[in-house]
Amino acid sequence: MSDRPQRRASVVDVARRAGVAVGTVSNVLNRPEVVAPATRARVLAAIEELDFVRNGRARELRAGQISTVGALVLDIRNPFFTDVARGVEDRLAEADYTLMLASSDDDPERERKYLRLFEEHGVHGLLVVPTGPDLMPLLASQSRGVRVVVLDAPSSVDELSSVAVDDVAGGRLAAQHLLDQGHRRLVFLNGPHTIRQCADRRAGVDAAVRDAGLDPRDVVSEVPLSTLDAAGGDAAMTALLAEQGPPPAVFCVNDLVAVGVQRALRRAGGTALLSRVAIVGYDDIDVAAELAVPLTTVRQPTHEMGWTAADLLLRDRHAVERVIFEPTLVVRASSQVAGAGAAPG
Amino acid sequence: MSDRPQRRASVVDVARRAGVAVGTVSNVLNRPEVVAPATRARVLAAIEELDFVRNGRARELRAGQISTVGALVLDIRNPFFTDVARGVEDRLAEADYTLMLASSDDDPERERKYLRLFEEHGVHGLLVVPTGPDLMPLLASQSRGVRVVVLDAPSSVDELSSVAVDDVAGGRLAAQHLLDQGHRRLVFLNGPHTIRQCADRRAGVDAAVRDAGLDPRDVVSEVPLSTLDAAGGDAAMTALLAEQGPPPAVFCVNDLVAVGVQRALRRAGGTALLSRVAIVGYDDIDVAAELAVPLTTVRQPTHEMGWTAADLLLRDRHAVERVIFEPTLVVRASSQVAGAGAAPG
DNA sequence: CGACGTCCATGAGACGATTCACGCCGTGAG
DNA sequence: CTCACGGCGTGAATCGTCTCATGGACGTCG
Repeated sequence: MSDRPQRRASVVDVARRAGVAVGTVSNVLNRPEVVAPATRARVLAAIEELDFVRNGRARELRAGQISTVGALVLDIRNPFFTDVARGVEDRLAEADYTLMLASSDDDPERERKYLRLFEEHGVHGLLVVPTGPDLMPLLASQSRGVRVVVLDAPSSVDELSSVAVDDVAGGRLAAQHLLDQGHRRLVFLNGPHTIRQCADRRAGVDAAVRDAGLDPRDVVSEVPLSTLDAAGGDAAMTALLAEQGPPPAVFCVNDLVAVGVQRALRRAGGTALLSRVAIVGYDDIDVAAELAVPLTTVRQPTHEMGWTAADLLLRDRHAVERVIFEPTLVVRASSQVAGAGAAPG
Repeated sequence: MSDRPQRRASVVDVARRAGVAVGTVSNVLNRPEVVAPATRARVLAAIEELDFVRNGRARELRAGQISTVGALVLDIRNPFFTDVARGVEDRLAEADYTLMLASSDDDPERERKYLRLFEEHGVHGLLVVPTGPDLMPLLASQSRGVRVVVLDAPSSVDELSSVAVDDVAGGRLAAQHLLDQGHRRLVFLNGPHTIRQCADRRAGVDAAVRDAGLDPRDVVSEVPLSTLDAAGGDAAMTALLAEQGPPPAVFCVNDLVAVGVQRALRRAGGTALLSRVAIVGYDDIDVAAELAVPLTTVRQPTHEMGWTAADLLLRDRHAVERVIFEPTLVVRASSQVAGAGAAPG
């Protein structure tokens, strides 16, 4: 049965069946009001009978534009990105656009591949969380007429719009909070500085340390992560424990990493150890408050970021805009440790 | 600058620039070996100079097929679905296909809209987690030549392939476990039975109860959820607490709901209350083990499901196949409650 | 020297929907 | 009665790419 799917019906088939010209079929589809009711009914009946579905590619080829937006995020499994994607989708739905989502996995190679693919598909616009600092490919896409908005990183190029959170401020918030708790040594589990967010958060950390009259070189010890997820956090903390024992305070570049850190700590020393290490995460993912030790973290307005980025993309005049949101600190139990050094009043 | 993006260069432009015919440009792009090196170089130079990017729509229009697969899930923010999506993406990447991901939000209206959109875009295939039992639209799509695989629900129609987990077995595992702990009353926080997974898990619960020689009507009390996420679980449990106090044992239709339940319990009665209610979730999302009370849950092979579904889609002969994976129970602290009734040895 | 083969470039036609200049028909005004 | 016009339908041209039948140029062999 239906094993050999016959060719899909086209407007020509419909026109023949309804006994009209192809142009008329097209009119029924796109401007029904210019077609006489009787004719229209006949065409609609033919469409029904032939199970006709418009060929979007041909339509778009002719129209030259396409109502799809491509979004490229670093990791589709990170709730931060899906929350942002949800904001994007909500804005796009209002304008009857669709979202094509893909994940670059932090891999510049995959990033390039997807960008080319999206552009060949003729997307209306691109929302990209770049894997690295090189935005030239994005600029090139934009010069070819694709709208581009850099997501989650303030664009370093004047010609590109971007929506981001002030990551320097975020890093500063986190570090300041740990310093306020009396800590004088911080471990920062961070990703590669080629990722702007990572570099910026580090800069914020250093700024907070300097604000406190201290030298970052004495206070901050940055540990690179293999991957920016729970597995990466787990591995990094496990290595750290083996080499130098539990650190008093840890700042994780995102909540997933913090989850991994908690996992490693618990495995190594149970709840006792877990409650002796001050932890601050980043993103405030949905379950942050529900963890064994509820996570202190830096919240970003994810949904709003996605919404705004999509909104920029859909604007008629595509003036370059750079939107920066402010992060906020959400204090929970994970950063409140009994035995912290000289805790100030 | 580049404010008025001039028309993108086409093969015609490239051909003119390189002083060759359009067919030759096409050959350079698709079968470079049949073009003489000198000519090839000339064409490539022209491509470079004109910043030419192939128009994928025209290419696909001509080819009649498209190397994109559409996936429609219920909730893009549920880690279960993104894990599955990741499996899909991994399989598709091997074949150089792209994934278009969208989320129906449990809304049949949105589902219809996206299905039509996908089909108009000419996707090669569709991976769908249906919002309801009506699979006719999917059958219709398939009869028009789009490959369809039903995801996370065994297809109720003979002509559709599907990849699913045995949800009856999953429900049975969860209920059996709670019965084994000595519980004789279970609250099941479930979604609407129009969602097959929900109906099946309920059937499994009932089966387990009957296996234990009990009557489901005495044992199981099903509470409908407004939404299948943390907010829904929180709301349902909060209402439950107000109406009849804390239930001894709760089975949640997914882990997100369980997270919400824990949230509600903690808010109402702190850790004390939380540790008095036995909770079993479903999915084994990444953070399940990290929660305040680590969650006992039913694990599904998410990545493998996605991978397999995509694999079915890509097969040449599209015979109808129905793959069923078996769920497994992961026991953690949340289901081990001190004061459970007559706990058997 | 002619026949033949190889290598390579050519360009018309097809894919399917949309657009638009055109023409037909009937009606109402002059 | 004629002309103009509005309402409707027509169908050729178009978008950008790929395919494939065609044939030119050149070299080799008999």
